[in-house]
Amino acid sequence: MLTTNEIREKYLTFFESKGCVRRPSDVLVPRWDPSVLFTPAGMNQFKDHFLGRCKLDFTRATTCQKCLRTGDIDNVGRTAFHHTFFEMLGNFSFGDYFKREAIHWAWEFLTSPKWLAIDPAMLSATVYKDDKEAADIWLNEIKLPAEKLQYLDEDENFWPASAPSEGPDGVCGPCSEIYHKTPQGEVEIWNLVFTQFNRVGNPPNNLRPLPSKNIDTGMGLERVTSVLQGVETNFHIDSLRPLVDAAADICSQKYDAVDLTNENGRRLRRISDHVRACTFAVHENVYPGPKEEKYVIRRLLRRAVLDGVQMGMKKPFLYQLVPVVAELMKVPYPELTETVERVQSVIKAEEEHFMGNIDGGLRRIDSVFKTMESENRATVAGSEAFEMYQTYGFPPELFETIAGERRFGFDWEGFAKEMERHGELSGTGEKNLLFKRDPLEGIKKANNPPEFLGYETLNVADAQVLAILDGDQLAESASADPDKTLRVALNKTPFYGEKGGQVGDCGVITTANGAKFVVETTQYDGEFIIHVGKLTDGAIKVGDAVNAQVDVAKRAAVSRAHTATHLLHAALRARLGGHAEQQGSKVDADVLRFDFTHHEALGRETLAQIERDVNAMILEAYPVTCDETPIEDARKLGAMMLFGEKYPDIVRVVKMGPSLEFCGGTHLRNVAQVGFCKIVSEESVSAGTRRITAVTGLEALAAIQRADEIETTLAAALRVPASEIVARVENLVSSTKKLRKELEAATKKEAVDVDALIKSAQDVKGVKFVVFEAQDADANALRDAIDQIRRKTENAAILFANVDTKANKVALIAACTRNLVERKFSAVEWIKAVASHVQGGGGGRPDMAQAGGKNPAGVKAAVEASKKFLEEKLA
RNA sequence: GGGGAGUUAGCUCAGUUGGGAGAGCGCGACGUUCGCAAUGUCGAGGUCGAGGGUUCGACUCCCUUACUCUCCA
Repeated sequence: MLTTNEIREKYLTFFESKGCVRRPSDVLVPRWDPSVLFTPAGMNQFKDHFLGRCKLDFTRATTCQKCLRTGDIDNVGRTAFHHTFFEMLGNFSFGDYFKREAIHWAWEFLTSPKWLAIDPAMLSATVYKDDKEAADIWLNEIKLPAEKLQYLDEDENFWPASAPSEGPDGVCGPCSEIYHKTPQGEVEIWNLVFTQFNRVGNPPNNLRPLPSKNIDTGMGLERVTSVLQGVETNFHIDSLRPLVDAAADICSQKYDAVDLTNENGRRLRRISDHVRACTFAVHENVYPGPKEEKYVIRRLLRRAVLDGVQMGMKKPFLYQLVPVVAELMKVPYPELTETVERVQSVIKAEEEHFMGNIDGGLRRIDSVFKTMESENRATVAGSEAFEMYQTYGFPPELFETIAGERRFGFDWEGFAKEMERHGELSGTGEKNLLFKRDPLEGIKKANNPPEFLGYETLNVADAQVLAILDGDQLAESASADPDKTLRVALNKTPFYGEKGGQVGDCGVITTANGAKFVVETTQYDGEFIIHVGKLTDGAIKVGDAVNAQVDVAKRAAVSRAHTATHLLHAALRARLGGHAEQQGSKVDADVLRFDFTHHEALGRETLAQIERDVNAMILEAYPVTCDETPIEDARKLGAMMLFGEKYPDIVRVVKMGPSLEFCGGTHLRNVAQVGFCKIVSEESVSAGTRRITAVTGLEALAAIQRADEIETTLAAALRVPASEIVARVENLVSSTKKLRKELEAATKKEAVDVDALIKSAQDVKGVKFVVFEAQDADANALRDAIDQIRRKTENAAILFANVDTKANKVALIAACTRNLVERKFSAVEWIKAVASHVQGGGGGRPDMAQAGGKNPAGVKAAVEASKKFLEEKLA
């Protein structure tokens, strides 16, 4: 029996023998490609090859590509062949071999005894109904019996599906699929795509032949393996079954490999799939988070955890499967084993986080059940479940289970409705960015990408204007307008476009006849360098000869920050360990921000140490060298590579002292030119990622001077030498605190003579009426006094008035003893009746109420009115 | 990019037409106990995220903002 590893290797070897270059799998998360979050298919890394957008070093290739797709996520575990994470075998032709070879070779690989040796009787194929060429090859050259060839419509056998009639415009073509017979039915194992057309508009006659035709084929490795190994689902092949069994073991389940509809079996398969996807993603430094690809990983992870929870798991468990994944995948991806520990800790943290959400949700759910009981309702409303889900992330599946335990129903239909509404409400933001037309498309096809000369020089005297963009429109020419932002492309330029975290250059572009374009920043559009800015003088037109001059001072400041970033990176890795890998960075003029992988705060001592390390390296005055090197050599030298970046075959290696990195940025000639590097802050950006902000050059000096200034001012204000500031402040804080307390106690004591007040009480219908008028007293002290009176006497109604002489306001407090409340006397009514005399309103509780007013002169009237109120009310 | 929610004691959280800032755990002291666990009493600890506004009065209502969580793309 062939193993997964053997099949993968055979495939690649076979196509190598056909002249295809074996390329490594691209990363799972291609950060270089903004149009996708994850690599969806083998052809993704060859996009530029297919579109003729890059130089072709080879015209035939073969790969085994790790892929992630979430479109069929609901089917994972339920069906035999669906995955989110899987490997795709592929062979590709860029204007080289076409249909004939593609079909012949596919057939040869499948049926030849030397390769897969599949019995031809087990195979069948499909072609697009109008693809006579492919059908002819199958029938007359391969000699496939006619009854084994099916002709399918464009919705099945065209790529993209239904492209001829529905679009989109662009390259497309028919495809041909190969099926294998299994006990469960025919299974598609290989899809051959023949991209031979360019679609322009709607039918008819909208498919124009491409001058250069391509081949893009894909064969799911897990699927073909399961067919060859004769197992009933992909999850039972040699490279996956041990993972399913390990999952069963950890979840204390017995895996049922026979009944594929068993719910826990489905859960175990789902867990296996998702943990594979998450392991690879986290390995590439994509952590679970709230946005984009990070969110997809979070969802996969939580779904798997939920499956575990529903099988009774109470603690994180998924992370324990990471070593199993690494072990099973170590032949094609040996690098996985190096990061097992980090991947585990990230996954475990997310598991704990999610379990925390569930715990929080369980508490809230109880109140939902209480509401239902009080309303005599037996079904959880869709809106209730949805609220729990979208606000607190509580999974509806779990809600249903718990409701079931209490014999409550669950309204899935209502839930789906709410979900749909939410989707409409929130999904109407910007969309279809991917299909946006590129105004530069024509320019890009007609010209080579601009030459970047900025490493060697900051001035290019003989550049030429390639294109002018006003908004989304191409312009032939432009005249001065200080308010309008234009974008200009040149055939060559010294301007560095924003890339790898480093901000774009500023500067000016001028012409001989006096035009002046002020460049505010520079960006990349594909491989094109775009100067963004404003035309302040004169006019420019396409074709003009121009002089491009970079802002020297800013470039130097940015380079200082960038070189310092490399030193910081090296220092972090030396101090904290190899895991402290760059996650992202921003390099601006003398300011740098560096995000890196680390699980805890750095602490003042460590931070100071790292700061010392960086500056020690600056003092060493290491020269900085930048070399163009073949990527393989660079890797051997141990240069740091970052995930998700697409490195060309020739890379730029920047070396300074102990630091060696791939980097396209601009640097100093010697690290000593950084001058001085000062760390300004250290913080967390998200779980597992820390951010250090630092400044260099004169900015670093300014930071120190600012701190110095504060210290000097402080010392002067406190009248102590700088060295004693801390002790002095601590002393001050504790003594003011003490004084404040003493003062509070003293004012309370003095504010009111409670006993005297009780004695002076008037008698109104048998109730003691206590009145007190105060000035600028503390409200808390007055309330305390009232409490004392109520404790010391019974049958009393109390009214305090407090005049705030500064603000010219009055505060009234009315209170009564409990027996009066029992007699239905209300302090609220009382105070409301009285407050009008001081031009205010009030309220409170029956035994105590407050009111405020703006008229201190009315206090006397208020007191009289309150006595009157008592007389009437107590009558 | 958009929707929902949150931010109150060291931690987990309560706080209902706007009217004296609370509970549990933890912490400290003193008891019961030979000691521990346990338990009792007392106590410390809060700019109620920040900034505006409405009001006599805002943790509570309105606006702005920061951060966190969460869902959808």
